[in-house]
Amino acid sequence: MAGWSGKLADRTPCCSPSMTIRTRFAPSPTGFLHIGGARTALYCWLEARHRGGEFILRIEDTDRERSTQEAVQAILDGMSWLGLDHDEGPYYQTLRMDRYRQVAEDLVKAGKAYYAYESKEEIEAMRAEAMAKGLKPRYNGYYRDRNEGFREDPNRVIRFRNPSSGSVVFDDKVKGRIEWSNDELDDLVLFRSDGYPTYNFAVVVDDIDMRISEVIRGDDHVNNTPRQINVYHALGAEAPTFAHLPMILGPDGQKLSKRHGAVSVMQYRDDGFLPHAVLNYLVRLGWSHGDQEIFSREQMIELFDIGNANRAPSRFDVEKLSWLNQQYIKNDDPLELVPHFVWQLRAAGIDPEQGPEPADVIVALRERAQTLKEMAEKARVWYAPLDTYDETAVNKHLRSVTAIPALQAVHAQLVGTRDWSVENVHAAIAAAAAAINEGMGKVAQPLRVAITGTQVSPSIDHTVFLAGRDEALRRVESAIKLAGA
RNA sequence: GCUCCCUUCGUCUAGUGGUCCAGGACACCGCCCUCUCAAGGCGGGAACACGAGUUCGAACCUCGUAGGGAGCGCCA
Repeated sequence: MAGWSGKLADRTPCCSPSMTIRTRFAPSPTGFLHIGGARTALYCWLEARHRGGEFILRIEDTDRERSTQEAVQAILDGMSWLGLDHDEGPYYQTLRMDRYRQVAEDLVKAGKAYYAYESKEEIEAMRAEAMAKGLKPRYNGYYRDRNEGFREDPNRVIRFRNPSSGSVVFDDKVKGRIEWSNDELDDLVLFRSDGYPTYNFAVVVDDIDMRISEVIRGDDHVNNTPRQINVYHALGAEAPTFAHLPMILGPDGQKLSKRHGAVSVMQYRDDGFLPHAVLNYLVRLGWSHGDQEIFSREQMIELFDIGNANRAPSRFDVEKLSWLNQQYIKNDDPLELVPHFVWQLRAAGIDPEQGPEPADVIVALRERAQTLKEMAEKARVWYAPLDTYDETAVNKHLRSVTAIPALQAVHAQLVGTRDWSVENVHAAIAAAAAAINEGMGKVAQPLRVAITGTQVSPSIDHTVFLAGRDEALRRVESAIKLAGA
């Protein structure tokens, strides 16, 4: 066994089979669901689903200053867009105030916590003094052994009586074994003077009450973990297992922020990304399964193992997300993409009723767009009248000597094409090329300009097909006039 | 200042002492295919932070150094 890392050692099954795995995602509603939070939620969800457990959603809204109802809704929306369904909750901490008070007071009665009466200014002075001496800024324990009992006082808080010796050890599922000496820890406030519990206290009470067996969260919490474990023990509870995920950084290696553009998951929907592409990207950011890049939801659930998660922070790369998104656009059943695509068309101010079947457009464009937003933009040409022509395109392809005969030949063939299908349109164009003794290129480019006004579009048969027979004929006629002008 | 965490191609990562002069993917470059643009195929450049040590042998183990991050709140 010697030489085993903690990371490896804790892969051994720890729990009796009867124990259900319960994970939770516990955001504080101070903003939208961002990319980092979404990955944490995904990993919690995956761990629960993979191990046949339950996934609980809890809203940590004890910060009355910063919590908002809109943020709660934004988080719920983000979760549901990603399809991360929860089995219980959402629970709200603000609805559990009596419970926290009760537990804190019980702790005082049991001698495991105590009342303290320093003002915030005094605490600050204390910290400054310690800093000046080159020590850690911390509470000096003035009331720790004074047994002052309850009294009305605006400064009254309840502090935890942290063990003064020994150390706390835990096997983090991603970081490995972490050991913390108790004398690094001071007596944290459990209950504030304003009657609200502190975060470190509320999480522990909640996680015990909600029977959370596995805490998965950002690694900005590793420092809190030892003191939380002490609170678990004081409460006579066994600590759950912990898994601390490294943060997701911006492309520049800096903390993700508004500066980096899209940080809300809903922004990715607006930008034309598919929820499962985002999920796929996120699951691979900090975790992998050999060389596999594409994971369906089912595969993620089947293969995910929190113990394989990386320890180091990673950077967010839109390029790779875009590539993944296109993989899904390309390979998904077009019919499944239709609702997402139609949503994008409407967002772009395009009426899906005024043009071809969305599924047909998807088939034509799916290899040419990395996002559905891009696809909607490219599709506009079939849903709105053609009124502008790219000048370069006209000069290059409509003013050539073969342009007019080519377009006339195509027109003749198209007139004769009653059964409008991609295949028949293709045959018509090929026949037109043959009729004037030219290659496809000499016909396709002028025709492309005629239909789209530009020199870039999907393959020419799809391009013409999507315009519809009547509109295609009209556009060819206009182009012939334009070419002769 | 103190404590804890982290470090393989530009990026995401594989790698658990020999199978690694380090593999895959994104991005980039080149060629092929071709009605444009894509998509696809083939190929290319590109990394073990540094230094010691352990060992017959180290990307992998140990120790240091450097760099980055987090925390040290009556915020979460």
